[in-house]
Amino acid sequence: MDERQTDKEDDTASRQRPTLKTLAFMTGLGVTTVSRALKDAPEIGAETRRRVQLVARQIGYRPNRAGVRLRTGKTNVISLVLNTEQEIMSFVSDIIYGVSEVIADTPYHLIVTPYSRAQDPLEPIRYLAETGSADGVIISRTQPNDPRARYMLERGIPFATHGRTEMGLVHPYHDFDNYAFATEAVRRLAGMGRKRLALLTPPVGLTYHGHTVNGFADALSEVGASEVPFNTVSIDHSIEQIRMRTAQLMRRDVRPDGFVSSAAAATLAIVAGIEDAGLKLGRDVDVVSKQSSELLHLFRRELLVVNENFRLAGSELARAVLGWIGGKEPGSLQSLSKPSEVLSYRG
Amino acid sequence: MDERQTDKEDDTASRQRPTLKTLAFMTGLGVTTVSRALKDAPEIGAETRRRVQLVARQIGYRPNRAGVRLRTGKTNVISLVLNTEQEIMSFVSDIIYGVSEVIADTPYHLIVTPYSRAQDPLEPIRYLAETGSADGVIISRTQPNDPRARYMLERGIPFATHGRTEMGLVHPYHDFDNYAFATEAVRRLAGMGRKRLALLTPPVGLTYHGHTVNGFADALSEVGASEVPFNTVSIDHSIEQIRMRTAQLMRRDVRPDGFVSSAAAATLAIVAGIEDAGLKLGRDVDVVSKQSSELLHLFRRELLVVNENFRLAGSELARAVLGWIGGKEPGSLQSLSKPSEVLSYRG
DNA sequence: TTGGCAATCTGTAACGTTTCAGTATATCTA
DNA sequence: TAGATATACTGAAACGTTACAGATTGCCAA
Repeated sequence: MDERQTDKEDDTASRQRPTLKTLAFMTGLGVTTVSRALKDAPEIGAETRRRVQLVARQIGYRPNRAGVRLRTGKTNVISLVLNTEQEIMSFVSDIIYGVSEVIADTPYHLIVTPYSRAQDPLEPIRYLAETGSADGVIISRTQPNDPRARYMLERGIPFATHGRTEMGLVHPYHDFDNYAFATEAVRRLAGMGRKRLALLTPPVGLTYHGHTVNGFADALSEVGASEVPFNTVSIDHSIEQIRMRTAQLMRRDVRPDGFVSSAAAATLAIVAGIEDAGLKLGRDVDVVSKQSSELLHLFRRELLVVNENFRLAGSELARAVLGWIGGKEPGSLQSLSKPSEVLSYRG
Repeated sequence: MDERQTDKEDDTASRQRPTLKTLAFMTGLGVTTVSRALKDAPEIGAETRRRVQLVARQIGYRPNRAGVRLRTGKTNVISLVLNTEQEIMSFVSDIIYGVSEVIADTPYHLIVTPYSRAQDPLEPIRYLAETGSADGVIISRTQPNDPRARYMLERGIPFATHGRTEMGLVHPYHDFDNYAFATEAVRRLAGMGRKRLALLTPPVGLTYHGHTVNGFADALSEVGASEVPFNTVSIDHSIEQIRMRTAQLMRRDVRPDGFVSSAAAATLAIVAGIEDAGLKLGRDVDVVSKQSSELLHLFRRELLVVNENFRLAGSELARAVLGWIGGKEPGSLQSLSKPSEVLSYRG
């Protein structure tokens, strides 16, 4: 039966994926020792440690995730929670790529947890919490009073939000400074002599809606321009809706001579609406737009753009969750990304 | 110590996540029985079965993924393998959403496995295989002779490819009929009197490059038009590259009067190049382009477009892998999506 | 010499699940 | 009535890992 034992070990070593047992057999040590040696535990002799690690590297040992997870509860998973029904979703791939970059040389996997508009946004978070399927969570479409953030804070689940909250609770986030974007945009338009400005806002209810609106308002009074209300639509509305509302607006007596738009796709619709009304971009009206991929200048040279880097956002968010998981202070894991200059491509 | 046992069970039942043991305790049955009852095993009495399932539902029992995975090797994970350095990546989110839709009411999770252009594309696949971290894999950027498909076929890993291979090996795939797209595009341009056509191809080396080129060539001879070679760039090149090459091309004596473009972002560059050369879209030249989000008509009304639905692709791919995992014949899990009409928005 | 202590190493149990090889009971068959 | 058989259930073991509680050895102080 010693024979059988050896056979079994041999078998294990030969074709199957190596486990701690394989390593133990090869080194002649116990599994416990091997386990500790691999994680540089101090009570293992220096030479043994090196020997085990060498063999492990040689045979390409990789810890079995299920084993670790079952024993320790650590999943080595970061979950990115996404709404699958957003009109504007081009930025999603950028975020994913940004996150990927950061977790590439960690043991973490990225899982995408979707939810539809119809569902309670809390539902996927509850699922993650109850099944313990992630060590950390990234959420977007953050609200000033965000039940998801509150929920995870209560249960001690590390997370990072794309966008800030306003609950007086501290947690990691990454945000783009939309207040600054709006003020810069207004200043630029004012600098070009534009006086009556309209704002196409982010979705009402999200925190950055407020930031954008405030920046817009503050800058308006700063430069002495006036607002033409345009709050029947937001960037969450369909292209057709925005286009139609813009055209309606531009046919009014008191029409804006400047637009600030919070999303690139929406800007296409605004421009289309402007032209539907028989007006000309750059002559009758100017538009400053945020964009994530640098394509808007190809659309109309007259467009003024500010770049928002979502890949960066993804990286920062990943770094933030990993930092929290790794024990850093949540308060130290907050970052705000300043907008670029307002860029012009004309002439 | 019976006391302690009971206490422990009580404790387990009260706050912690319920396990089979919890259910066993609550129903007064053994764990084995509970396990089998939950999967409708025939050797469990009908009433017991119902009773167990009722209790399980009541207390919200969910099998522990790590436990299942450790014991059975089943991960309940689908991995989407993505190149993170693609110029054109807008479609990624659509694919993800498509996949999500399908796996939403299955126990599967979607993990995104990235790789960079620099790496061997086989590397992430090897990782998945060696660590056994997924039950099924979805790959894109498929090549006629695809080492990744071959590799997975050899190891019996279920997968689906976005795009076909040409290795004489059968496996699930979903593809857009780019041959049909190219022929329809050429026919349309010919119908408008265009005679000298240029093709902006998909990346050389990918299977659908061949399909597109063939469709283009076949239709050219069918309608008696000629090709203006434009093979110094592909849709994988940067916007600036494509724009520059297009402008160069349009300044030649023999310049195309029609373009077929395989990607929306590239089309923006083509149009920019055309206009750089002082020519006018719709008058001097017409362009037929594929697009995934319906925005191109806002860019230039004169553009002719064909829609490719990447969300559908994602769904089909997910269905295909799940089908294979579920034991269906790989050959029965292949689908080809026909292009829409060539759509026009002028007038 | 003896007891103590530090330095290394080890076996066992447990995480939650499924599979294997049963056991107990009731129900037939001869 | 004895034995076979079907029905309904069960305990133990295993997947790979880590934590806990030792075990062994050598060395030093008393």
